[in-house]
Amino acid sequence: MPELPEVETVRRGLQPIMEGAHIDSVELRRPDLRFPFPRGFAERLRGQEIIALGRRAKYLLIHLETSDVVLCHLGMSGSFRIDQDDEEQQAPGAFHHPRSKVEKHDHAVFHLTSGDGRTLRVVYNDPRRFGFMLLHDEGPLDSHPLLATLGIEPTGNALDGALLAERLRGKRTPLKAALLDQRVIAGLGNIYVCEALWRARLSPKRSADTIVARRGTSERCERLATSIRAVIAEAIAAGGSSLRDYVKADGSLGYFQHAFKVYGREGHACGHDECSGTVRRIVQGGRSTFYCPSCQR
DNA sequence: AATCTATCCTGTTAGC
DNA sequence: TGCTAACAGGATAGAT
Repeated sequence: MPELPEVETVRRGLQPIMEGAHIDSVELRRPDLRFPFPRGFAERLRGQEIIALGRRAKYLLIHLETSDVVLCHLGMSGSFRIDQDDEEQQAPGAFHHPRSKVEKHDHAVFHLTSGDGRTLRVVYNDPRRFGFMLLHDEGPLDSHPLLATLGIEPTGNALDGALLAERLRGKRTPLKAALLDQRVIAGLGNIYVCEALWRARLSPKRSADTIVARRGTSERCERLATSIRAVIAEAIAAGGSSLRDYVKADGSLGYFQHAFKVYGREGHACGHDECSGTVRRIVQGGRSTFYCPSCQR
């Protein structure tokens, strides 16, 4: 369930302690997540400094001093938590041993020494194990198979009506499915697609190319591009949405879930002015779609 | 080439 | 009370 806003929130939470930190060791508590950990993964990371923490679509990118990059995907239920040694354990002369607070579904532990000399652990927990970690160690990062085909980021101003029109032209798949396709726009998932379509008052069932005009952009494309950018920006500002498994790196919760207008709100009134419709749930491609049949056309 | 479907996984909840 | 079934769903491989 972590979509772009949640991954960005995780990135921002981990950045202050991970950037500039030294990797003392990596502990893998099982051989695989969704995919096996790469051969020699832990050994390759040990001793390296973390240069930067980045993000592309729903991928968290850990840039290391050797130009290696760890590609990390949280799947549906992945989360990171920071285990820090407390004051007492840090006191000079105090007997010190790393806390071994292992919780269920903790699969990988990064033992770090941060820039200011404190030791800490960044723990990856993932009950459903849909997440994965891979290592990019050769060639340009953009050429990695998982990143090469990704579409445009919905953050910033690059995503406009014209670009959206270009991307959707000729696509006869339902608009909902087209927006979930990471090759079109990178980082949207079920929640934010539903919310963006509601804001744009566009039906998820409509064939994607029907919002494209002959010349390209259209009023509908403009509305949709604006809606996508807005919902993503607002969700990031709220620290993402905490539903089911997702928690921020510091253990606190995002609060954008309270701003949902349609997602998970079947039977509730549509929140649009002058619309008396009711939110409905339908299934598209085996996934739930929430929308208002009255005003989303 | 585009589009659809099955698959992976486990915790939670709804239904009988 | 205890069991089973449905559901959450991102990305890929394979089928159509």
